[in-house]
Amino acid sequence: MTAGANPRTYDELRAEISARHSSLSRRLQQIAEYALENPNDMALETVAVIADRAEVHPSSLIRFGNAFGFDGFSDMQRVFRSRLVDRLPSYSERIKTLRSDAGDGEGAVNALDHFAEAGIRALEHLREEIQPGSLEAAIDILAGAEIVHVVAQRRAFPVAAYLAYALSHLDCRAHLLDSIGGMLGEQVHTMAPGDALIAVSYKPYAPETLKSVQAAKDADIPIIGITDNPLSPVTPLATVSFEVEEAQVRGFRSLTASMCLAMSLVVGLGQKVAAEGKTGDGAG
Amino acid sequence: MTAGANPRTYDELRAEISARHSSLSRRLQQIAEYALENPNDMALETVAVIADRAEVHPSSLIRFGNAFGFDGFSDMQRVFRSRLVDRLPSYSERIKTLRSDAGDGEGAVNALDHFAEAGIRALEHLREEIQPGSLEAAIDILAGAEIVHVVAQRRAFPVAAYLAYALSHLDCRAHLLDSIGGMLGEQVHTMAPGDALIAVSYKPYAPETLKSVQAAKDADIPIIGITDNPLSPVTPLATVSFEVEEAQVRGFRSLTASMCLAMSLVVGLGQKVAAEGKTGDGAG
DNA sequence: TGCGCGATAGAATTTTTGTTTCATATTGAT
DNA sequence: ATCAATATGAAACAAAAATTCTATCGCGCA
Repeated sequence: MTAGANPRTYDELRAEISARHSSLSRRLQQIAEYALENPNDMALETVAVIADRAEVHPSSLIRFGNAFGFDGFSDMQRVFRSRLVDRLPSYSERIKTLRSDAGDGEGAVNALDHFAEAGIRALEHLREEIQPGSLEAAIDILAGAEIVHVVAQRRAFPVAAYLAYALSHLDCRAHLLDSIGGMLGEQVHTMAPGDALIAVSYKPYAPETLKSVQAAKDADIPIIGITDNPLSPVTPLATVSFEVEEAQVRGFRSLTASMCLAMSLVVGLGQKVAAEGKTGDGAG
Repeated sequence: MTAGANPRTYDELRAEISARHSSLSRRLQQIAEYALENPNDMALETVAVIADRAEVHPSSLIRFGNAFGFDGFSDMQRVFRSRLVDRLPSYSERIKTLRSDAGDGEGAVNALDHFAEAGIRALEHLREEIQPGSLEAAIDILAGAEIVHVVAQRRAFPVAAYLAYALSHLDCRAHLLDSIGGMLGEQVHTMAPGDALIAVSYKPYAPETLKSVQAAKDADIPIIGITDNPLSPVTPLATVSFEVEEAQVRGFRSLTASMCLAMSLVVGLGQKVAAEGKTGDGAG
């Protein structure tokens, strides 16, 4: 009634609540205080619940919304909800935006710009999504392993190559299952109890990689999976699994995030080994 | 009904959805995929809206919840909502930790944060520093080559592996000089007039790589160099050379920028080939 | 002290939402 | 090919929700 359409951001709303706080009626002030202190409640709970917690009458909440130009409480609640969602920006949507404004002006430079941009976003996303616990768990596995086998095919192979190279520069005995001479099956058989396997696989998941993972699973060897999707066939088999969402430009998927994760594993392991060496714990 | 009380965390639920995905019915699989890709929707939208977006029937959503031991959809939705609320503080805290200093608190997470941060900076730098002309020139070389040989050793090898893989997915015949069986010398001899060479080399520059570059130079084969320094021995020998400044964390150099450049070369070449195919110019 | 205005709370209303039920379609096995 | 078991979809149902309406209360002003 009072005001027209009022689609605002959380920060704007917050500012206006603060500014007008003193000129509000007592009940509305009470609500204002509660809202600023409990934005999560405002976003997720129902009018009844919030009214109860803020010790006001439900209708007051509707009036509160109206006072700030909203159509009702639900209308205002959308703003509080946007706060929760905007903090975790939808990665896929940003990538989509990126792809849409791909004016094919200068072919190569454009591609570089896009890959750089996409890579940056992929890294930001990676940092937000990876669970610290998984990293620790994976590093524990690596630290406790006799030999670390690394398997990947095709597009994922560079990641495995890097891992094998970098791991071998630590205390860690690394073995790259490179399928050379078509002997992947034989290489797989070198896995023994006490070892660990890192498997990197993206869609379309290479059957050879999956077979290696299955073999490790059968032999009770811990598996660290790096893949592109929670629904990847690697995930259910892996002891610890990372789902890395890679950026894509013109149908070419990048490896930026995966490489970054791989490096983090290596450096994390290095730190752990160094720390344990200092404290005299020479496990592994 | 089936299962008892099921108060779970988002990560647990996510893991179980992944694990049981393959054994679900088709509609439920469809929902599983949507749920993992759009956890925000699952947290905030109503059954009707989600059903519409996921293109399933509302009842299926309730069935989906039941299948995972929840009392109904709302019961499951609480778990998705917890993700929005729980995740917020941890993220800001990690950023704070990162900015404040490199305290070795959480070894692995810290490493990831730093690599992501460093990778982002490296990509920004790459985008600014690379000269468009060099990219065009390099792509021209690739487009005109009969066979593209790719050579790299040790740390640089993953880049070469990626290049060989990606190039072979275009019209381009790629040959990875992988030094297998110690036959790098023999592999080098397969280079013939009309071919091109991409050499990737970082400090300390592998002698084998340099020898390959020199051989190409002697045979008047155009060379694209990817290296880490204008003073690298690769630069003076190369027809076109890119100096990529890689980020470094705890002594480990990343490959982020190099990989990004490699991808850009490939995609740029792909665009050029596609464009020329359209205009009927078959310069080969 | 009486009058009028605005704010509040409670009840009623109406809309929305999740859930259940039942019929139909589909799948797999005999 | 037929039947049983299961999965799916449409609609009805019930619960819960937000919102509106109205009576009451408190406060300022004449």
